[in-house]
Amino acid sequence: MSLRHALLGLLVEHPASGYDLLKTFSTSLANVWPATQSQIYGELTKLADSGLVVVSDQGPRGRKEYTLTDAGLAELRHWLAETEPQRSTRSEVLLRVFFLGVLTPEQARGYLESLAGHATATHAELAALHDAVDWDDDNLSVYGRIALEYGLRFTAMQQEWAEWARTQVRTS
Amino acid sequence: MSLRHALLGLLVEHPASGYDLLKTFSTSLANVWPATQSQIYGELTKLADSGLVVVSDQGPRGRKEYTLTDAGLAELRHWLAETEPQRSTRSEVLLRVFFLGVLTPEQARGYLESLAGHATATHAELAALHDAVDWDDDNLSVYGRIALEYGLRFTAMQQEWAEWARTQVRTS
DNA sequence: TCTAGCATGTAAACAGTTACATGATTGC
DNA sequence: GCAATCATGTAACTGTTTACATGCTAGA
Repeated sequence: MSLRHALLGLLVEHPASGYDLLKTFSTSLANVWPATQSQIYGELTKLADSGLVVVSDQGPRGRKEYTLTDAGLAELRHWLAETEPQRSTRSEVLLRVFFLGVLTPEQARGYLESLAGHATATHAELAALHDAVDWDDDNLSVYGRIALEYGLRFTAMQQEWAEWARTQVRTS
Repeated sequence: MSLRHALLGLLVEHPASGYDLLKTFSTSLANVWPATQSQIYGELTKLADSGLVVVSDQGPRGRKEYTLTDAGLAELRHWLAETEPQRSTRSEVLLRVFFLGVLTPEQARGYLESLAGHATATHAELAALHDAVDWDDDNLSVYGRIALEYGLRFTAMQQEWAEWARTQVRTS
């Protein structure tokens, strides 16, 4: 139940509405844990039902602002410190690689080139983001920078791998 | 619908039963696309209903052997060549990094050290696998080796990143 | 006034996990 | 005979996606 904990984690910083959290997901958190509008609103309702967050304010247009409770913070700490992360991930990109043999070598190389291109583009975006943000030494900055560095290293690795892989496919 | 295509992809090589495919998933494919027994049996039934595979043989103990049809191969090729892979993946490991600030620096470093350890161990397993297999130059070998190389590079990157990240967390 | 963006909610479908349930066959 | 493993299936639940549905408010 990671979405639940992602929401609790975001509410540590400051209270926020479903809409606010949706924005955060679609920008910063989308890379590690995509979530849809339906999912976020639904999960917030459940979180409030179980007392991990409370509706602390109501604004115009039916806006509900959620605040983390002590129980919510305790649950977040419990999740982080006392449960094991699920380490395995699904990669459709890599799954396809296994089956490239059913395509022509040209098509297979095309696929790998396209992967390299996407990796390069994403790397550039992350590098721009890295330059744009002014990194303080607060928690958010420290761990945000660590996560971003992961992205930079990951996309660099992907690009190099895809370029190498292309050379491994026999030429027609 | 990647599971569907993963099954079609495996059936390209040779006919297999649900049980055979389950073994393949739990060994080789589990790293890129984990699947449970329930899911595989259910999906094979649907695949047979839609004519992408056929039950080509029945063995002892109710064993059903599935064979890829022309329609199935066409569908696999279509998926590979004419649809875009979903590039984003969920990473609970990385999601947690964003929230390490709610733990003590000691706990945060502990988490990162544990990630480095797991990455090292997985890297070693993959390296052993790489040495154990004798790589031919057929399609399976070429693309299997490419996928394995991805795993090696990925786990190496993760380990280096986690070790670097640990140094970024202020000491108590 | 009208458009863009704020703001929430629900329903249906699909994908994935866990647990239960059953039984046959092979080899010791 | 018995244990291990082969072999399949179903039910309930959880998580995720897509689509529909509604309405308010601030600013040009």
